[in-house]
Amino acid sequence: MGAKKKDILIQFNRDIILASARKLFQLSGINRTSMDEIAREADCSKSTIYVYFKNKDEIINYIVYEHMVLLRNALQECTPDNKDFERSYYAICNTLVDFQEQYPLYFESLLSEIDVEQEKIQQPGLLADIYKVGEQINDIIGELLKSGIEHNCLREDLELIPTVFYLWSSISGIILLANQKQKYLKMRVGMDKTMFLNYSFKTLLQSIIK
Amino acid sequence: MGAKKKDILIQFNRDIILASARKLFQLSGINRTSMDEIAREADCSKSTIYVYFKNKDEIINYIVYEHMVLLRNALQECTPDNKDFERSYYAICNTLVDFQEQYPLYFESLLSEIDVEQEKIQQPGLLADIYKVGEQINDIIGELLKSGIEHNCLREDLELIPTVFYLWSSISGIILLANQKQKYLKMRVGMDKTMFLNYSFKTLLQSIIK
Amino acid sequence: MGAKKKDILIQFNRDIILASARKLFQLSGINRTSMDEIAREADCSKSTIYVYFKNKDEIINYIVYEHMVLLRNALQECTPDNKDFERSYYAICNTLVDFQEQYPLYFESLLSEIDVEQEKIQQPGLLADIYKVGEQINDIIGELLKSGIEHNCLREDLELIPTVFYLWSSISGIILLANQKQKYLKMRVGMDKTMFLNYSFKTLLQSIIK
Amino acid sequence: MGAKKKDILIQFNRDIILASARKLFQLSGINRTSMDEIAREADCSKSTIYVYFKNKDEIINYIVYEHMVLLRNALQECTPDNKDFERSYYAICNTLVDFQEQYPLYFESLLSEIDVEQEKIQQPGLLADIYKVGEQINDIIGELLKSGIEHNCLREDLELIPTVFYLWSSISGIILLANQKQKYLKMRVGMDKTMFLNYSFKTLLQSIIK
DNA sequence: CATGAATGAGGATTCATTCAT
DNA sequence: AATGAATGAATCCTCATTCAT
Repeated sequence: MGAKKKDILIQFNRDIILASARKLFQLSGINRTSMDEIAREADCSKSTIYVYFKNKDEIINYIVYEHMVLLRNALQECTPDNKDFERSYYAICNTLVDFQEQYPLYFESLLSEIDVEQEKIQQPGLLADIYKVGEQINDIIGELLKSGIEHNCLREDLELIPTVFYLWSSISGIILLANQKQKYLKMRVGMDKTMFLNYSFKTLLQSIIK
Repeated sequence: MGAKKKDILIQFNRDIILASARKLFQLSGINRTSMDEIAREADCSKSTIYVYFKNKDEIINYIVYEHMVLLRNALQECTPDNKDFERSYYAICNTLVDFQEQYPLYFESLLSEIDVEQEKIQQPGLLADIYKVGEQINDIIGELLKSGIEHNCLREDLELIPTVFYLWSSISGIILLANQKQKYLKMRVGMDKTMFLNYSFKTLLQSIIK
Repeated sequence: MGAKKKDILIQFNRDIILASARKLFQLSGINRTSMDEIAREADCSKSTIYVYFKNKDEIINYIVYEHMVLLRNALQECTPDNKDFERSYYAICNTLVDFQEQYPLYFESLLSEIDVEQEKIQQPGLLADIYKVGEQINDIIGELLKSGIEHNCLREDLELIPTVFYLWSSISGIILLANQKQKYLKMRVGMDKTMFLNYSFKTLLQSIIK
Repeated sequence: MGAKKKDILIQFNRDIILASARKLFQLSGINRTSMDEIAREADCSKSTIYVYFKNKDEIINYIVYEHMVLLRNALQECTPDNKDFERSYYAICNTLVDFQEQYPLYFESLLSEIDVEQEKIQQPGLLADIYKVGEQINDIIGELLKSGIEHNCLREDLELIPTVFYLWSSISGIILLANQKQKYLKMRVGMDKTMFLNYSFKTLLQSIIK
């Protein structure tokens, strides 16, 4: 392994480290993953990590960034032409559900993505990039809504940006809970996760369409 | 009699420790509060804490429980007779907003309250108690919906329990985001937190009323 | 050792830790002594040290304090009655020489004792104590000079406090160099350390006496 | 010719590295300057530094050497003809004061310049060079004293070399303390640094002149 | 000559928990 | 019941130095 790595992957070490971190974060959570563990998994010395990354935060931010890009790309494909509003709406919902299932960790980080200080966002860097992708995600939903309004399928008293956040927060909340109460729902009303999600997304849709 | 006195004393000490923990958790967060600090604040030895509580988790759970009771009681007062559906709905929303503002820590714990394993819930204990209060909170919303249906002000295709969770998760998601994006919303659309919340709660309501 | 320690010395652990630190500091210098080494020497866990001391600085400060007290006490005995100025002067010089030989580390710390921030000095604590002992040492020399002036053996244009610092700094400088250039002096002018010191102290005295 | 060109290039690179180290040492202290930082500042790889210097110590020694040369040159100008003893004495004092203010780092290294082992001094190398410059500095003071004796302005019982060290150590001690106790002196006796220095140098002079 | 890559050996501090008394 | 004492296991991070190419 060590030899193989040296010969073939010399320049991909950054990727190896990232892959290790990604794997361990997914496995045991970000905080419970130590730099020692990442080093062990990446089959390199702890100090080597510090050659490639300034500190743990840089690794975390990078991986968060990656996942946001993933999500953004997936969301972009949901609204190919913004023609069929409902179809696009459900596509977005399902994309978020899939994302939550694949990357529960980063789904949560999406929700707790706190209001970063302006200064940090304005300096170029990972944080600024993360912020930008966040904006792009908002824009995707915003564009969809705009076209929905133009096509006259949405209630007329809607305000664009607030509605973006309204939808985003409701959908996220619904997905989060669907996951947590999975067993409970099954037991109590014989509904599986997907059924609950569909029911909720449909109901939520009622609040904005004519 | 001697025994009774003893029990009172025990409860007294427990309360002091809990009060200390509560105060410090609120002040600096649960993780950043050490057992040392709790002991210092409670003016007792660290080991004494372990006489009254099995470990830190038990303290945390207890305080989470307390806050859930607080929230349940506040929610109970929102639906005195379940007559005016809308009034009760907004009362519940505002109660949750207030709760989030007063106890942001426990509001989040409400959301991340994971699907505890069945076994733990069924054995009597803190976890079972927490679960029960959770149920009671669900019931409050459930009762409100039920009466809303009876009074014929809700859409007829609604299913009771899924709707409880649908509302709960959407409202929570909205409150969470309102808090995080406060500055952003102000900057971008000149909307303050309260305005956004009102807008969202009103929109959400549209999804269930006739 | 472990058993013996537990049985007999339970409450003297602080002292054991201090003794270990003292020994290692003397041996390899303060910075080059790690908490690990102190723990090993004290035959206790590293964490145990943190039970008794807030951090490494507290240990350092404490030991510095101890040595300053030692020096102050030794200096106090140099000027029993302040009657014989010259005798007292030489006694002080020699005391400093002895101190430097016994505790070279703390002799240097005496010289580099930087202008601590006022705030830290005014709050009670180790730093304030260290400062106070420093003042007492100054006072000892000050009293000696005052009596020297009263007994009319000193030049009349001397100013008290500046002269205290003038003497202190010159004597310290002389002792420091005497130590460093020991071999050189011997080789170059066949003078041993003591001879050089006596010569210098005598010469220095000429600058203040009539 | 090719060789000569090579030599020039080598020296050029050395100089760049030294300049970077010099700058950073001055800025943040020797210990707090890492090889990484020097490399970054010199715009070369860390390993390149090791091509030109054996290790960090060699860089440090070289820069110390440079500063000693600087000081030696400055001191040489203080005693152009050794005619006016007092004028030269004060010039030397002031040069040292200036040096301390400009290069506090190397002023301290002057004082702690420990008795290097004979062996190291005798092998040609940086350490030997440093030693030699130290000698030259001594000689400057020595020459001044010699001429002072010849001009009959110094006490007759003075011994040359011991007096060189006596003066050097006293003056250094005075400057060091003047710097550390600056605030204290101002507060306690309303004396600023310069006043204290002048007072002390004047007093010290009394110990050697007739 | 120049360097990219890698690292071993620290280093200070934190904290929940145990246990004998 | 109460506690003083002790600690093991982490945790993030630093840095001078080596070596194959």
